Amino acid sequence: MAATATIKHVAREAGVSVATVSRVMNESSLVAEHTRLQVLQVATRLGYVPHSGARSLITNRTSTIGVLLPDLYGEFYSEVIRGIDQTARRHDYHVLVSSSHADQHDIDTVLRSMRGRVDGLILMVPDLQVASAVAMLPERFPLVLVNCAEESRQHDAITVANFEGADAMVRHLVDLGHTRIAMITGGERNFDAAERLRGFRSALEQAALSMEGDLILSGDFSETSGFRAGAELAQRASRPTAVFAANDAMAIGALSAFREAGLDVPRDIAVVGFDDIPMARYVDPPLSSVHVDISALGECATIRLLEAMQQPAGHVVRREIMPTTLVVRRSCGAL
Amino acid sequence: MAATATIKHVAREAGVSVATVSRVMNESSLVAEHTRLQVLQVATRLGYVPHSGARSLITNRTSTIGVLLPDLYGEFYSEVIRGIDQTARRHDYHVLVSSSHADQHDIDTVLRSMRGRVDGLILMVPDLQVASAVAMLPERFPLVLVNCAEESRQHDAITVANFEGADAMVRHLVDLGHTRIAMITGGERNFDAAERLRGFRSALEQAALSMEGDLILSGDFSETSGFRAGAELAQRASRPTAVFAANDAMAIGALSAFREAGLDVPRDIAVVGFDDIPMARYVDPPLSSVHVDISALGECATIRLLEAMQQPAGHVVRREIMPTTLVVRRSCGAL
DNA sequence: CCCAAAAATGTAAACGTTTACATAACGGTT
DNA sequence: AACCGTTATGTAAACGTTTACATTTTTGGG
Repeated sequence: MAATATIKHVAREAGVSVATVSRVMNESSLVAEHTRLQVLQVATRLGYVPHSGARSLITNRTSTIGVLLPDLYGEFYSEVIRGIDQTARRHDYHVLVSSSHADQHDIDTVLRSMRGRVDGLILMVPDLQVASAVAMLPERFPLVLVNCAEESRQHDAITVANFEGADAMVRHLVDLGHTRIAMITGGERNFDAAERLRGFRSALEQAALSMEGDLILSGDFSETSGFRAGAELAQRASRPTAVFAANDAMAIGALSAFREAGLDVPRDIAVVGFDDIPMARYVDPPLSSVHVDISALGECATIRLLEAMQQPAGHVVRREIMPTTLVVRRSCGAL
Repeated sequence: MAATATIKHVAREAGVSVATVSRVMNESSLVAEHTRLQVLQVATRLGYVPHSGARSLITNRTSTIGVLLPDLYGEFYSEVIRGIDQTARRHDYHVLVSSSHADQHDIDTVLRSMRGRVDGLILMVPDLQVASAVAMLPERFPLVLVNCAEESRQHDAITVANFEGADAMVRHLVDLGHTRIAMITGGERNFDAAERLRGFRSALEQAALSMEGDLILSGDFSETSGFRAGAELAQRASRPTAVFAANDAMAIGALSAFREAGLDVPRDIAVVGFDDIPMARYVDPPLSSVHVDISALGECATIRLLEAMQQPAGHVVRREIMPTTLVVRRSCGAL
């Protein structure tokens, strides 16, 4: 906004020097109480707000954290942002977002343009190699990766317990007596997708169940891809008795396909998903899923980042995993 | 990020003055082609990025727009942000967001803290009086209100065609032969809610249908409030034959209530909603609704704002209305 | 009442840009 | 060859802060 009153105006009006005003605004302790009040009063009267640009020029800090979101949006990411924003504000930080990145080059551009505008970054780049994007950042730049495939362990990272959640969900299906369980996978190059597939495989292996190749159908996290996979399964001669979709959107797509094919869920076939999006409880039948506390994910990432920004030097890189919980509803036939 | 190379380094290295470097970075035309290339090469070699704080200090602009979101999140707002962000980036602007505001005081605080960090604002404050929030802004500050109750017409505003959409939806029910139509309203103090109710009333009046008071049930846009209203209707001796919910979430809640009560939708009772959230097509039966192009809403708001920022002086205040379209699915019994 | 230490305040440099103004280089006319 | 109008470049002030350092005021112990 068109800043109007400057620190000089306040200083003159209050009969003190600019240094004193600055000290008052920064809550320095070396200022007498009565002058403090006097300055504060003048400042509010004049509607004075420190110029953030000038401040950042000399302090080299911006009180802002940047957030990079992937191209695909939806309820998941809006919840994450919510968690980030609330936590950031609680610590007097602002949030600069940037969403929808088509490719690697896009990400590079955005990172460059954020340079100097943010004190730290939260990166959510599930599909792509995050390495090259990170390479262009200054050494030791405060950074937290959320749900990224990052092998090097050079950076702070937070991920969802994809493997454990998927494993638990599939075990539950096994416990219900299913032996032919299909999976609809997420995107090829997607980190979450790969982990959930790994969990699926592990649970089957544990149960000594065969893993026929044609029980793994590829999707891309969209409802339509779930629908396609469901339709394909419905028309098979020997159908599986249960389907684990790598996310809820695909599970819901599959539900529609089964309904159209005249199949009853869960009697003819059980369906389960992952994420526990709000929609899950309202579809028919209500969808069993793996619950993730999404806004806590954002909160956690922000706290990690703030920590890293406090001590840019001796910061210990850590990898954190958000636990998941099984939510059993009607679609899996347990109720 | 810890900015490292400054304009001076580039100037020295390239054997020119800082002014020349500045001109190159700002694409001024008064610089010879060969020096331009020379400077550009040095700049990229040194990884030079202009310090945005210093820039904003002297130009008094930040290349950033601020976005204020309401407390309640969900798919609607994440779509809006997406539209805003894409459009902003296309014009080389950044987006500073702030979500979840409990009360008036909260909003004031955030607006104050954004002061000087943004060149313009997009406000989405559906529940509250926006007037007092706006009052604290500098005169003529670039501003666009989205879905706000704003009577004064002092500011640019964009709203959804709530009235027309609701009217069309209810007319459609009338055309299908319904004479006893109930409505589940949104929050008391909510602008959208009020407009949709007005559309409902208008359509009934037009059709010369009576408007019995007990056919208007109050909700608050949440699924649970829709469920409650649905349950209440289901147990009545003389049920209405159709229900118009002020948004899809409540419509979906009502669907669940009717299913529990053993009613068949649409045979026993027709149900329709508003917003056409993605979930709408996946519930059973698929929900008829009023479609809004949400991301276009964000895009439109951003374009208006950028315009206003171009010419802070002679900008003509305007009110725009995003049209809606009727989406007929199975829940209203037309198919 | 004096003096040193502590507390409060002031002075001025520095941060990295942009830009008005001054200057220099360069053809092209006379 | 002197002059002019472009065109290209340089110089330096200004933007609004913070902060090291200098200076003044206050305090309290002798």
